[in-house]
Amino acid sequence: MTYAPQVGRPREFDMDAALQGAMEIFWRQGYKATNLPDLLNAMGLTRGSFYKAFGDKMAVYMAALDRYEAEVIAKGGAALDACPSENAVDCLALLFDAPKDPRLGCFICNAMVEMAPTDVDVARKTRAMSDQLAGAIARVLARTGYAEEAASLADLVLHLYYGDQAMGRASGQRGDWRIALERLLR
Amino acid sequence: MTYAPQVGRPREFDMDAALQGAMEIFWRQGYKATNLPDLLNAMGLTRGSFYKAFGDKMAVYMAALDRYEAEVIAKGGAALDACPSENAVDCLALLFDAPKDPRLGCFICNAMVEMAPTDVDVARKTRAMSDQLAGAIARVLARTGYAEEAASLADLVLHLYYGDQAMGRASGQRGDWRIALERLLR
DNA sequence: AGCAATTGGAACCATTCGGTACAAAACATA
DNA sequence: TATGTTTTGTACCGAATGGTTCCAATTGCT
Repeated sequence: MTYAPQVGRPREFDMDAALQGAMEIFWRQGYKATNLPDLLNAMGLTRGSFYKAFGDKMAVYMAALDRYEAEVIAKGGAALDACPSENAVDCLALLFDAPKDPRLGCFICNAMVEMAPTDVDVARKTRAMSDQLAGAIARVLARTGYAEEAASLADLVLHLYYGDQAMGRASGQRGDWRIALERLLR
Repeated sequence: MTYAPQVGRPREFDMDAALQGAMEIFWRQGYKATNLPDLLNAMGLTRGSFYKAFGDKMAVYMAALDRYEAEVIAKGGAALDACPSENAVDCLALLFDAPKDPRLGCFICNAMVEMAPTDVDVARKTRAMSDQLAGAIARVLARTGYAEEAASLADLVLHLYYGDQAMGRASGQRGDWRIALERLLR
C-alpha cells in the first residue's frame, strides 16, 4: 500500500457534508422526485464537481444508502446494544422514538417501496440493512427475557417498525407504538 | 331523473377496463415512475381520449385510488366480515394471503410513502382507507374473542400488515405473518 | 517558475416530460 | 341527407430532465 502523492487542485467542497445532504434529500423526497438542481443544492456543489466526483445520480443514491447504513442503522444498532435498561420496550424506544421528523419515514422503507422492485442493487442493500436492524433488535430481546423467540419476535418488531414508519410518513405524526409493543411482548 | 339523450360520437374505450389498467400500473410502478405512454398503454386509449375524459395524470391517479378503495379495500373488508371462522388468524389470512404478486405491495402503503408527504389529497385518501381497513380488522377481532382491545389490536395488526407489504414489495416473497399474528393474539 | 492534475461553473445537448390543438370520424336527431 | 355534438388519433408544444463538454482558475510537486 503506497501513498498516492496528491497532485492537482484539491477539492473544495466538503465530501462529508455533500453525502449528508444527499442522504437527507433522497430520504425526504425519494429518488425520482429529487432532480439534479435539488440534489446539487442539497449537496452544496455544482454539476461539474458532481459528475466528476460521483458519476451519476444513481451512484449518489447508492452512496446515500451507504451513509444511512453507517450513520443511522449501524449507530442505532450500537445504541440498542449499549442500552442500559433491561426492559425491552424501553430499549426499543431508541428505535421508535428517534428524534427525527416523522414525515421522513425510514429511508430503508422508502427505498424498498420506491426503488427495490426495479433495482436489484437497492433491493440487496435494503435487505442487508433490514437484516442488520433485525439482528440488533434480536440482541435486545435476547437479553431482556425473550431469548428463545428473539429472532422471530425481532422480525415481528421490524415489520411493526416499518409499518409505523410508513404511516408516520403519511400522517406526520408518531404512532402509538408503545402500547403495541407492550401488548406484543407480554 | 331524466335520461340524457346520447349525442355525439359514443366513447369507444372501456371505461372500467381503463380504470382497472390505471390502478394496476400505478399500483405496480407508482406515480412518478409511470409516464404517459405507460399509462395510456395500460388504459388502452390515446392521448386525445385520455385528456378529454380524465383531465390530467393526477386525476387518474386519484381515480385509481378510488378504484382500489372500492375493489380491494371495500371488498376485502366485506370478505373479512363474511369470514365463517371464529379464529382471528384464519380470518385475517384473507388479508395477508391475498393472491396477488407480493411485488405489488399494498397500493395504500405505496401511496403513503411516495405521495402522501407532498399531496394532501392523497394523504387524506390513504388515511380514510387505513381507517376502513382498521375497522374491518377490528370487527374480526371483536367477534373472535378480543372485544375489549379490538381497536388497539387492529391498529397493531394494520401496522404489521403495512410492514409486511413494504417488505414483500422489496423481496418479492411473502412474509411469515402467521406465526407473528399467533404470537401477537395469544 | 513551470508542469501536471483537478477543480468549479456555465454553456450546451438530446431526450423525455405532461399537456394542447385540431381535424377527421362517428353517432343521434331531424 | 344535413346538422350538431362528442370522441378519436396525431401532430405539435414549451418546459424540464439527466448528462456532457469545455475552459479558466487553482493547487501541489519538481
